[in-house]
Amino acid sequence: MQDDDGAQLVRDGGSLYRRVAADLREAIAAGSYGSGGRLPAEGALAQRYGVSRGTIRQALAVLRSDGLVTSRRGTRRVVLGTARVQSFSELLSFTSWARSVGEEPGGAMESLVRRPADDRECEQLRLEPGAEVYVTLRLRTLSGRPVMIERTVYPPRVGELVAQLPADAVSHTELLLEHGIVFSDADHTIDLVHADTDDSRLLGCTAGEALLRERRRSTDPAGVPVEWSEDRYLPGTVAFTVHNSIAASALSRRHRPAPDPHSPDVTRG
Amino acid sequence: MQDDDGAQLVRDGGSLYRRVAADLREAIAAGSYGSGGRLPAEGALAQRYGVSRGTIRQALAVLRSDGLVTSRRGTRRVVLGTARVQSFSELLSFTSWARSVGEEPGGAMESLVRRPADDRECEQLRLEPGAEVYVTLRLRTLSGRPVMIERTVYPPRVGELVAQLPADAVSHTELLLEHGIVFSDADHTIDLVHADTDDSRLLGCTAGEALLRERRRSTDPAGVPVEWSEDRYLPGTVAFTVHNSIAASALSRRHRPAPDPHSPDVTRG
DNA sequence: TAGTGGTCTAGACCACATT
DNA sequence: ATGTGGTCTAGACCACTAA
Repeated sequence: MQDDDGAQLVRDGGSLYRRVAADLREAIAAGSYGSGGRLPAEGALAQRYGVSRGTIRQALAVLRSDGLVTSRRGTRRVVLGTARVQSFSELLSFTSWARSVGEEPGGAMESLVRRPADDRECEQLRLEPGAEVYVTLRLRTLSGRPVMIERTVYPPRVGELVAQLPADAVSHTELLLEHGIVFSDADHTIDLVHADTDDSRLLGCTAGEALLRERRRSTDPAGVPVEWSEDRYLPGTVAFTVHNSIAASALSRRHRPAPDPHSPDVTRG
Repeated sequence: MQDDDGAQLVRDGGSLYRRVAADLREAIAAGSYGSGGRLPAEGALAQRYGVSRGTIRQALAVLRSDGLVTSRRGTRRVVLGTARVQSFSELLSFTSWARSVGEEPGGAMESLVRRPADDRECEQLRLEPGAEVYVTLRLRTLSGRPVMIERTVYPPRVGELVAQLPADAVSHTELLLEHGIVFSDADHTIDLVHADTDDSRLLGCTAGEALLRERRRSTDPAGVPVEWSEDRYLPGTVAFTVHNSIAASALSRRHRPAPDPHSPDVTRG
């Protein structure tokens, strides 16, 4: 909430534009501009916050990419939604997401094996042929309820660390972060798959039942792959949401080349 | 592909940074920097293209949001992927997407009714209570194969135009665009649903079979809702992909509040 | 220590929407 | 005609990475 002549951005955040963005986000959430209302002009905001127009534009770019406001030449920005909470870690980490929705996350390691990587895994994790990988199978729970099965393939550097974690560790992501493994980019593919025997046994569903699948390949800030994972959710426990605008989109449909059982199931580049 | 001292950006696109981005994208796709390789420094690129560093940074922001390159302080940018094609329209329009993957899109209008909007629809389309809406049910096909059922609710202004389209019109989005209806922002929710009798009849699947569902609310550049749609895909015909980075994300998980049959099925804000 | 990307400024001109 | 956001420039300083 900013003042009339406000210049106090007492907020915590690091850079100036982030603090401005956080302040504007709060004001929008508080309904200061109404849903469908208009934001002040960039110049006015610059004056109010005592920063340059460039910094204001940087802050507004954040809100735009979050789907909070529109932007087009000639008119003031329009407020699209009143709130929206989403962070990178919430999508990447089951634990982080569970906590953000007020549920108690759990994770039980069902198996962890070390074995040579197959061709697919070498390609995805950018490993030399013959390299070894660590493969985990975990049951994830929300407040004790089984919700998701997680199969993850780690490259050696990361897998060695994972192998040392306790079997009931809740958040691998957070523990790996403490060891200097940073997740910074990820590609996700969402589709539908049918439960196999492991799935049905652990999730308590019938074999062949449809599950929502999310596959993901994550890299560190240097672009080096750190995990390749396949998560299978019980129906009704989760939905994925995305916002895109004509200005900047991140999501796309991926085609499954129809009745052609020859090629392997490759929906990830 | 840029030259050693290149300054020729003969490309079509409008703004300078877009042409630079397109040029860099091509160079990356051509493998000029290798996968996992490093881009030249911003300053070097600025000199090469004869533009300011700010413009280069604008171009690189495009590539970063497409998941093509990383970026972190202290090091040159790293190439993440070699290619990635995705546009806003591909996600929004079944027709546009189908064409981009080389399939022949089709659409058959099964029904179109005009009726008063319910509370949910008024809220989603930001209409006054008692306003009327146009509701369509369409079967979408790829090269003749049934693939998806599309249920769309339009506000009056848009619905009146839709009602005048031929029943076998392939792309409503494109035809509406010719009438000045522009889709510029959309919120998507992806989850799993079971086929009802309409679904099974039109898609040729068994009732109760699991389908991949995408719900979407789209607005025009002024933030005014122009459609609220629910699409149901046959399993195996489509997968949704998304890229996100610690810098900017657009996707999130949405929680389904578990065994509580009281509250209506609201997974969209 | 040198090089890199991240942030911020101040100013300019243009394309577009609205009046 | 006015005001708005979009684009572009030139320069500055800082935080971080890597040698």
